Amino acid sequence: MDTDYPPEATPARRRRKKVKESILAAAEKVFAEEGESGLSIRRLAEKIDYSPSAIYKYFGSKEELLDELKEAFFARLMEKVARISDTARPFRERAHDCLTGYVKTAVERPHHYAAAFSTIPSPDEVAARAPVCWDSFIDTRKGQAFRVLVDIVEEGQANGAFDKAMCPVAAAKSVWASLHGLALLMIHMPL
Amino acid sequence: MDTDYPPEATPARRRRKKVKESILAAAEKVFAEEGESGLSIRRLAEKIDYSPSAIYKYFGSKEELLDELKEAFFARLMEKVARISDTARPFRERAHDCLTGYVKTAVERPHHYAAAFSTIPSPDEVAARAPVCWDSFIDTRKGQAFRVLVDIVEEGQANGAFDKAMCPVAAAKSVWASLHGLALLMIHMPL
DNA sequence: TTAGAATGTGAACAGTGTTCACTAATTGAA
DNA sequence: TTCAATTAGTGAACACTGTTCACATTCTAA
Repeated sequence: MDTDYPPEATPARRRRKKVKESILAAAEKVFAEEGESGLSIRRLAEKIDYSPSAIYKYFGSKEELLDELKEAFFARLMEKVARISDTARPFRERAHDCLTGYVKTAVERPHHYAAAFSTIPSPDEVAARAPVCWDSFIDTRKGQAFRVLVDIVEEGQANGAFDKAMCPVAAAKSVWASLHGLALLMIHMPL
Repeated sequence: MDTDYPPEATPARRRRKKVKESILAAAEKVFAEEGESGLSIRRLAEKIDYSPSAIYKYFGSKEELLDELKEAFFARLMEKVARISDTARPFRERAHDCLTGYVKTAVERPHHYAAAFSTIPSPDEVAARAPVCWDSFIDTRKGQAFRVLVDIVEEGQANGAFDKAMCPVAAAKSVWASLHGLALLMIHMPL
């Protein structure tokens, strides 16, 4: 009812897009400052001078809004890493900057970063995912983000920088685990 | 008003303790199944056949209750690791089991584990912690849990299993970062 | 110009955490 | 045992929350 419009850009569509973005921008700001607990529909509505019910013409629910917020952060995070990775510099330098950039972004927006990984898959989902496994995962936003890492590992193997014997996916998992752990370490501990 | 009683064990005290534990047990159950969002004071009250306001004779607020829940999980997690570490077996075996045990517990109770690291320190806290630094951190529950890891590293160094040149605290941080990353990796990704 | 759809609104519903005056029970001391 | 003081427990209320729905308005396409 509100997501599957034809992608043409009539004035009305542009207006609609603008309002939707203003909602997300307001949410983004509150979220960065106070986290999920400080974000209420009514407060959002007040900030953008609309009535609370108006927001439901743009988002099906608060959860949907939050999902879009997390998605956007995830996309930015990965776009940033991918951009660094596309630079024309020595591989080791680029790889180093990617990892550094990832952690830096995480630390700068701890609420977003933590929230992006806070939605725990329900037991049902876990049970259902065993057969589906990797192929369907790679189509997720999370999966595509992970793909960036696998690409870096594969390039490193082609370059001779990494051992060619190891599985790129497994290696990427190790890298990401360390990276993610490090990011949260920096958020939670002194120094 | 409700935490600093003398530790004697009169009948009333025992009864009080029992009720408090029943509240925590109910919370524990709901939390494990549905996470923080499914846990409401009223639902808890219904589950243990008390009025909602009764719960406030035992906990100052919902947040305080949740904190105790997370603390308890943290304590169990670390007690488990410490117990494994106290076994009279070869160092490498014990170290391996500690890490495995940690990750296993995290995966078994994903909601608890994620929640234990979901309270992001506010910018004020981050700013205030620079001077206080390590000495005060080690007094926290988190800090003491971390201490277990440092102990293992130090033992490994004494044993000659680890390089003596590296700083035990820094090494423990690396280990924990990987461990934590791995745990969340297993929660969020297939395989 | 006009029918139809898209936007925006205020009131209302059910749910939340929390407080407070109140009663009932339990305790410790005279 | 009796009696005052503390503690445990309650129900009603307050100020919030997300969400819905009938309604008015505005815009768009034919």
